[in-house]
Amino acid sequence: MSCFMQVAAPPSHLPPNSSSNSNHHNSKSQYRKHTISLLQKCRNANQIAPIHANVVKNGQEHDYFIVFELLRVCSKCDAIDYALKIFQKIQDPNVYHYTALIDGLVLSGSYYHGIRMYVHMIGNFVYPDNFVINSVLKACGLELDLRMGEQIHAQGLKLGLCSNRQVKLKLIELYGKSGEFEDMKRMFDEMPERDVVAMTVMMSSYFEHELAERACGIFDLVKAKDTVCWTAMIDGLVRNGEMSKALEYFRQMQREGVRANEFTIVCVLSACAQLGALELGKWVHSYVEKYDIEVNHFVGSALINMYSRCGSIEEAGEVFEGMKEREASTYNSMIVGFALNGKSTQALEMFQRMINDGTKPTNITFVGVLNACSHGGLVDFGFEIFERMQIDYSVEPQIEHYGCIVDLLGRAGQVEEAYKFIQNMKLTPDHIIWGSLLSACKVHENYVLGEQVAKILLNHDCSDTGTYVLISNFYSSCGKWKEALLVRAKVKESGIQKEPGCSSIEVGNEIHEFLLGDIRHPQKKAIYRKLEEMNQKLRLEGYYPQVDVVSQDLKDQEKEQALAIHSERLAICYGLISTEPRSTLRIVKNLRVCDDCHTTIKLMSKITQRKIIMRDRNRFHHFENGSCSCGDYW
DNA sequence: GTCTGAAGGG
Repeated sequence: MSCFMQVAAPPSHLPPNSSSNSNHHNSKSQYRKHTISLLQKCRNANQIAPIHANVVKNGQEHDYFIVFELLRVCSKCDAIDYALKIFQKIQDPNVYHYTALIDGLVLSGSYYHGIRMYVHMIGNFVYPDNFVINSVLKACGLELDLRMGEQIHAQGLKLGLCSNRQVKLKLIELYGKSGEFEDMKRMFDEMPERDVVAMTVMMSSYFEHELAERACGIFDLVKAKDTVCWTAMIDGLVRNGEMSKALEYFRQMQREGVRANEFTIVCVLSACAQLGALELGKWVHSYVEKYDIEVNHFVGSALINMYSRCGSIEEAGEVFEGMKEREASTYNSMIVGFALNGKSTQALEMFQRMINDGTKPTNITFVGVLNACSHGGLVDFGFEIFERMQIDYSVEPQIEHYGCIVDLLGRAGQVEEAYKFIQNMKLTPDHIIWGSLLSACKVHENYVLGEQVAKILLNHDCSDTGTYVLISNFYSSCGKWKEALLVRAKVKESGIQKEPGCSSIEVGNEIHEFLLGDIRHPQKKAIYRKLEEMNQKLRLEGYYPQVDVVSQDLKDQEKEQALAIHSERLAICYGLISTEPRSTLRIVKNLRVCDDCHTTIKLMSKITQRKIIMRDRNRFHHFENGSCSCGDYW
């Protein structure tokens, strides 16, 4: 990298001042002015080519100012290929051209190429300025290329290009993203004033490194918190799994009179979606309408996602239909939403609509479509999609797609075929794939293959507690209590914490959370009374607990008790006593629902004449009048 | 003739 330290003196890259004729000069400068103003108005890539053609026709394709504007507008419209073509024709690109190109590369996510372009520029003895340093540091930060960033920092210092505020901000971002917090703070302290922007960058860096407390510390120090600062805070909390806290901050933001924008809304909706907070989500939706927040594809997808993850797929559909512009992500949200809610036919119809509308499907599209096939028992069609995905749409199957196929076969009872499929996969199967097969073995009672898979999983260095629970439950279901206990012991020994089962229900804009046998709720007495009443009614319906799902070594009566206080039942009982009769109950559970609870909730929906919509870790269960939308396979 | 921090989905 020695070339970095030896930058040639600034060459003159000024456009040739060839014309001595002032009339000619004037018309040329007017043409330039006119063209640049046209280019600046471009909103999308197809508007560029005609202007470019006109420039060529007028023999001005070597005008440095026009070419610079062309590059900028290409970058802005994410037409990076076009920008590269133009760039290649520039005889002696100057620092402006390099900057515009690097910006475009960064915008299109090609950070590495942005950095290479800078190196190329230095190699061609083009003298850097603080603009290009700014752009390339952005690329280094996003690429997490700390070493290159440090070198450019050193070079910038030598050339006196780092005192600029924008450059300082990029250095803060670079060091922050790389986790070099000492350097980050040093850069911040060098800034003349403590501005919001720099502090926002630092907050985000701390959140990215899961240092929520430090981020909060910075946030508290910001005097005039603006929309972006609040949004970064809310976003950081959501990413750190603190949904309720994120929503609390959103309320606080409102109280302090700071208006939310599209970014904020997307973050808040994500929190609502993860919590299953439908009422709050609806309130956010009305906020969007009230304050005329543009339903761009981010906001649209976030709304669709929120409604579908709250089990309200109809409202998701209404948002979709109301959108003016739809991108692949819009269709994806809808397809995934239908699949999640067990609406296979609608998911496939939406896929067809996406194709008819000329939207190119993505890898996520196929995850949704394949899930829908799996749920609908459409084995042959699923395989057809899996083939077409590669041939017609050149989407290479990822591990998730393979997982869908294993699920598809397993659910249809073709367990041996699923095993063969895994053996012939192009990718190395992960614990999710094997787990999916083990689930199928359990449901279809193929204990011989199941044991083989369980052994593979136990040797498969995976620290996922869900997998261990699955293995243990598999052993219990085929009566191998000793093995089941051994697996549990192994988990204990390894010190992996099992995520405690937690169910929540939204009542009156508030989320109520319940753990197993939880007694923290203020209305616990009424809740347990309701639970007892339900248990009696369940017995009258001829219900007997399936004690085998509780694989701890307990006596039967104890097992029965352990089952009866599973968190989802507490949440449902609370819903029963705190909402209108016959209204729908919406429960969100962080883990998968157990067999016994599933059976029980089916009966409860019948006894209480309530629709109970429950989202578990993977999918929705719409319980109604004694049956469930999942068809008893999950 | 250029440079503002935050962004969805499995």
